[in-house]
Amino acid sequence: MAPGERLVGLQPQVVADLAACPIYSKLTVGQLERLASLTRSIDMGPEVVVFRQADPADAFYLVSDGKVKVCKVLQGAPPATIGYARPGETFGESALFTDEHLASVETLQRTRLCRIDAAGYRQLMLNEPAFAIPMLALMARQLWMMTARVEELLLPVPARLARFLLDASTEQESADGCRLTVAKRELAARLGTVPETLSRTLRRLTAARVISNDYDEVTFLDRPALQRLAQL
Amino acid sequence: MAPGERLVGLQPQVVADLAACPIYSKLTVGQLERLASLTRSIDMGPEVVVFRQADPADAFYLVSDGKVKVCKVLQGAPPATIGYARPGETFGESALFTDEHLASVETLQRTRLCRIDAAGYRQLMLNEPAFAIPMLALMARQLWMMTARVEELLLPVPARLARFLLDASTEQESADGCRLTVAKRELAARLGTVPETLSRTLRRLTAARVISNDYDEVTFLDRPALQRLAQL
DNA sequence: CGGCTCCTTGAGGTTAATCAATCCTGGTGG
DNA sequence: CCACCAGGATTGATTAACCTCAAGGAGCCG
Repeated sequence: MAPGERLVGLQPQVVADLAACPIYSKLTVGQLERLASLTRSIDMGPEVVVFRQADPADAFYLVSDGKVKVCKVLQGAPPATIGYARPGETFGESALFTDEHLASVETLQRTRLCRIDAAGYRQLMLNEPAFAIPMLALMARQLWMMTARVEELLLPVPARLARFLLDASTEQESADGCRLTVAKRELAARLGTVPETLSRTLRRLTAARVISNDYDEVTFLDRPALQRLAQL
Repeated sequence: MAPGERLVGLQPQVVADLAACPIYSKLTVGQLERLASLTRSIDMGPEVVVFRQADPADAFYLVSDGKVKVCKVLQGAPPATIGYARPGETFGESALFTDEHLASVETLQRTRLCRIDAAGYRQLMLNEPAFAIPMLALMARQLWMMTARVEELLLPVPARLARFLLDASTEQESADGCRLTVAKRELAARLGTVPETLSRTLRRLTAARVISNDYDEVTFLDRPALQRLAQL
């Protein structure tokens, strides 16, 4: 077992975690049990590697609690953060179609995962569309998010930051600000830039009275300006 | 019917097009017929808009022949080319899950498409996994390609160009070069840059004796150098 | 021969990365 | 309680990448 990993429970925890996940909320009890028999619940500490790019892929994962980072390593360059997975989302679905993971994943916090056997899941999908459809919906969503990422990377840094802040405020259900829940270093990577540039950009937005920024607390002083910047 | 569009045939053309598509090659005759009943074959000229971002989405498309470009429009910026779809690939699958298209699509050449009704396809997927699984495989592939795109956009322009050239040569099954099948203007957009920069970059690679470039013909003089540049 | 479009080339400006130094801040031990 | 240290975050100066604008070609019709 990987360092920092701990086996939590058997059926009860697993079934509860799966049932709590929106994409599996419509399964029958029988289906849930069949799925649970392929699943192990795993507890991991922060900054633990779940798997690495090119590792053999025989399972995919569902986040029950916590947050993980998906990134790709290139030679001669810092790892590129591709995305995150939060509770209810999956990662490593490439295991369903290839035998190698295509990216690396590590936890950002203490995280509980469901590890779902890929071969078994393929079998389930063949027999019961109820397993294939939610997967499809999930991948459509991910595809859409990646598309947004591509679009975003063609924009200048201030626009990317503005989009991130607006998204974060929506997600945190706060009308006029947001909290930065990741370290600035992480945020910079997520935005495809470096900490120095992030720092300066925050500073410029503050100087322009578009936001105010106190540690990890960002308040929107001029939301329209922020939206204009985001080119939404 | 949209300008430049022409209804081709009824069942025979449609069935032949669907059967020719790898993802549907394993369907039974009955399944193929059920799918065909949801499908219309459409012939389009070059540079015709198939649909626009935010158009109501009640169908997705499969490319039988030709090539289309998928792009997103942002205000105050040129349209961003997100990707292409070639024969055997689909686009507009977001129609299966949302009621608005999330990007715009236009043809690059004369193109024959299969237009597949989204609501009907959803119904098929619910009853027969044989329709859901190939869709899933296709979306996994697309997701993977988008991930590669994100990674790529974090690299400098020469690396992006090098990757494109190497990919193109693989695709064209040519060992030591490739032909540029799209206008330079299009290629620049696809690489996330402008024609001027593309022109200069090609020139620099030529000066460095890494490639030679005669109109749309590119020959690799130093493939290892190209791969080094691509950071593969 | 215009007129057209696309590509190329040049000059200049802007953006953002890099490098190096400094500043916090939170923890540690005297 | 306070000096000290280690880490990340900030700032400044410099450099490099790339975009923009403007001015030529080169091919391609009429």
